[in-house]
Amino acid sequence: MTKILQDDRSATIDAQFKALSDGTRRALLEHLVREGEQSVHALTAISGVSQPMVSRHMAKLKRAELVTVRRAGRETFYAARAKGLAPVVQWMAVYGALWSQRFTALEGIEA
Amino acid sequence: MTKILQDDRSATIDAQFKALSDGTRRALLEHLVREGEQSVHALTAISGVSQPMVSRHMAKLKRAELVTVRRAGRETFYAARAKGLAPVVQWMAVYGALWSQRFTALEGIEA
DNA sequence: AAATGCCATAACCATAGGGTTATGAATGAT
DNA sequence: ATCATTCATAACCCTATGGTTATGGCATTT
Repeated sequence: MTKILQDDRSATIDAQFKALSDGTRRALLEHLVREGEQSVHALTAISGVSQPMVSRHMAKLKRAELVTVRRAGRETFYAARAKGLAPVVQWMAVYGALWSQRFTALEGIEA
Repeated sequence: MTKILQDDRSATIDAQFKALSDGTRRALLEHLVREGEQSVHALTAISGVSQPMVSRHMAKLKRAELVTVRRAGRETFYAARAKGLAPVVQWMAVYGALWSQRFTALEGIEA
């Protein structure tokens, strides 16, 4: 075994948090969520970065299982993946719960 | 103005996602959430990295407003900050909502 | 067949980032 | 006063990463 504290689930969580930690990548993902499936060409147009950079960002989002790919002729369409955020949401649920549980008594005190 | 798409809120979101994107940092934060306030010394003991590294990780978590600090003598105590995850949770709520809204019809199809 | 358009990969640069050891400033103990 | 403990910062190394331009492979158009 490699690292005890890094099973498959936390590996995915790690990949997802890392994928979401870049503003450009989040913007691309947000655009997919709002507008639906988009080609690399279209994403490049709204991203503010070069086409190769978009391709690399999308590759990273794909490795994090946050998007799906569909190739059609010379175009490549990316789409937000259903249930993609599940691992991160679950992490938030677990620690958010403990968190609020621990701080329930303080609710309202801190801004 | 600097960047249009990066207001104060998204700056915090950026810092939080970045802060959460490292496994060691998440482990430290998880420990604080589960066990409550801890000194740097105690955190170093369970972190698997050197004390200076712990200090730097905690500094980053603090900048992301995910922890609070309390100095007592020669010890420094860190604690998970109440409502710390709020910005990220809100982001998840917004995009998670659009997400599930978009995919409601597909529920159950994709694994 | 030739030209054009779309995309991924390679090569490269600069900076950020995780890790270390060394050091110094305070505080607490002897 | 001296010694020991706790922590933050500095200096350094190496890798990861965001960005670029250049290139080549396919698909579509002409």
